Amino acid sequence: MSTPTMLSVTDVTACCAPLTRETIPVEQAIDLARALKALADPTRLRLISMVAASAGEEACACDLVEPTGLGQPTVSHHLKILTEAGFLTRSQRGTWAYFALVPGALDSVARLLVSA
Amino acid sequence: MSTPTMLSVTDVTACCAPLTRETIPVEQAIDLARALKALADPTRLRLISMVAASAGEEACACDLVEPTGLGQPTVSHHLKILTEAGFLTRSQRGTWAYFALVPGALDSVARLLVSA
DNA sequence: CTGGCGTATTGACGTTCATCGATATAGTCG
DNA sequence: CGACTATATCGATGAACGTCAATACGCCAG
Repeated sequence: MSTPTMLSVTDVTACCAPLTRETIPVEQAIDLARALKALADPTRLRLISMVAASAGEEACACDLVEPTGLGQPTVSHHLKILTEAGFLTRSQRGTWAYFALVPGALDSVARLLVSA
Repeated sequence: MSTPTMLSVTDVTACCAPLTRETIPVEQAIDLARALKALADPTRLRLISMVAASAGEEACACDLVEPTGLGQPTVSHHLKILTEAGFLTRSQRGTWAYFALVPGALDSVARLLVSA
């Protein structure tokens, strides 16, 4: 990938006004669109959901492949996208990789969509 | 388009549990992803924002082209996507087309992302 | 050190998407 | 009716995306 940058949700949510208050500037629109694009895939939504539903909001990658019905490289790819977008964290424990929800990341995006 | 179906946000938000409570079923993931995909574009986010910031939460298409810096067909295309996704309504008044926010549409999506 | 397993990366392929230019449709005014 | 304007549709093009098979990497057991 050309930009291994941590774009992360926190950039979007750091300062900014909700979508429906005033016309948002182009740059903020790009950031928010990037976060939403990371979420806008059925497999990735299910991965987030599965991680969230796991004990301690943490799940081993090995347990996430089979339920999706997709190949292991594909799941690894989706997990990478979600991690780089700031929705998941990755922690390696021995051979296994554990993914956990970033607290408040989803809420931050949701807050930008809501009017109040 | 092959599917002129009204998929609309209401389908997603009708019944369903938030993303982080339990593993969401595949079908619901597809619907939510479709709604998010409609939002996951900088131009479309700005269009929504511009409509929301307008008087009466309604804006003429003629006023939405220039601020985006894009061509008129492109803007028309984005407005169609947002309308078919259930975020905007279109009302023709004479030669002009006015677009308005669907009340609660954005909130419905936001509510699915949030944990509480 | 060697073999095996879990995970990530690479390269390729087909699909979807955003954008444009050209054109078609529809409504208004003279 | 005929010219003009606003909007939508069509066709094409280049980029981005999701998926897979093959492969590389990293860790552990023996």
